[in-house]
Amino acid sequence: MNIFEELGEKESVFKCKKYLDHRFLPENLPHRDEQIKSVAKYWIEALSNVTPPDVTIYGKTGTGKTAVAKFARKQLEQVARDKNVNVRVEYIRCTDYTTEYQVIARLCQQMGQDVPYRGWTKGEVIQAFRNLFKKNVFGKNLILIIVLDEIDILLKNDGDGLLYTLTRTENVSIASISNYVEFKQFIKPRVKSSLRDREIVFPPYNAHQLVDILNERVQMSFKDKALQKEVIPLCAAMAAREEGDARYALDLLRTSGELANEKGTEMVYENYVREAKDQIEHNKVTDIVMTLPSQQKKVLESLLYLTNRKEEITSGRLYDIYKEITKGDSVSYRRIFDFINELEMLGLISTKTVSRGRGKGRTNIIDLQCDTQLLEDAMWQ
DNA sequence: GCTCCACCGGAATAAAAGGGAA
DNA sequence: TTCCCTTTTATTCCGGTGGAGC
Repeated sequence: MNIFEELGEKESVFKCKKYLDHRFLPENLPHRDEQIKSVAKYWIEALSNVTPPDVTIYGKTGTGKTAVAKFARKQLEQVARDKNVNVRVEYIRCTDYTTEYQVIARLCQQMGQDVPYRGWTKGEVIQAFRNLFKKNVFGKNLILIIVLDEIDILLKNDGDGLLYTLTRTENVSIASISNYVEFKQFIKPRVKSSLRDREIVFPPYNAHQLVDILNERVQMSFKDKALQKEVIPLCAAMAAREEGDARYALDLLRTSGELANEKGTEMVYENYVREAKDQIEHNKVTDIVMTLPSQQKKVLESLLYLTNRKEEITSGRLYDIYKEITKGDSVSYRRIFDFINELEMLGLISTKTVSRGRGKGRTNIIDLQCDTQLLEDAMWQ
């Protein structure tokens, strides 16, 4: 028998798993009416052929920022079509396109203008982008709203050149989405002043709200009576502790369901959720470690060595160990400084700079933020 | 040969708080 | 006790190099 058919015949608690994917955009977004209205309030101007103000959306991961932006986009495009108004909303995730050049090139591509990844100067690409408005390719008076998701990544990596360019392009409105409120520190005053900026803050979901969200998804994705009644509240409570992260709540639910399938039970039990939590954590660490460049792995290895010896980890000591481990094939402290920052961004470590006064200077105290056993497993896999 | 850009490191500057002079 | 100095390292600034796409 065909292996796929065989597996396909296995009993499943799921009706359709795709609704548990955080990228799935549902018909309505519970507890985000206010935020949707806020976005719509600004974007509605596009329907009268006025460039809407720029919008900045803040909020922690899993608070529905991307979903709301996409939702508003869908609705706006619908109305624009009906009213025959020339509005386009383009979505760019800045983790995929990390420089000004790449974003603008991508925008051109999404709008049907072919642009090479390299070879052209930045100026040429920007010109090509601006020409899209002139050449009447999209008819007259095109209003373009550009959603820049996770813009903090791009700003940190490439500076504010992109915003400078876009704010100086007519008929373009920017909607930036950021996890961090402080991301504006990367924007220079001359650019800040031309951002006609409106801010919308997304609060974390509380446990009750998460229950509502999960309930809605469960109806679509799980078979009837496939969940023990404690499962949803537990997922919600656990995710609420993780700063109200709806994405995490959905992950917990899906992974719990998968565990039920693996074990061949017809129902998802409460303790599967706890098991799912461990598995998610495990996968996260493994994924991160596997994709880490080799030099960064060496840093992590040094970190692990020092943690196991229960030594206090200062940046200087870490660099010493790192040099020992790499035996000559090492990079400068300057680089390690960047690596430490990146590992912190990934949530694997935490740092705290302390000053020890005269004659002892400053240092960074570094702490491993994940289970050492878990990390070791991931490292030697 | 041109451009972008990831990776790299040297040099300048900033920061914190204990030491010590007043 | 107050306040400035000193020390050491964190952090920033900036420019160089080489691979890759065109």
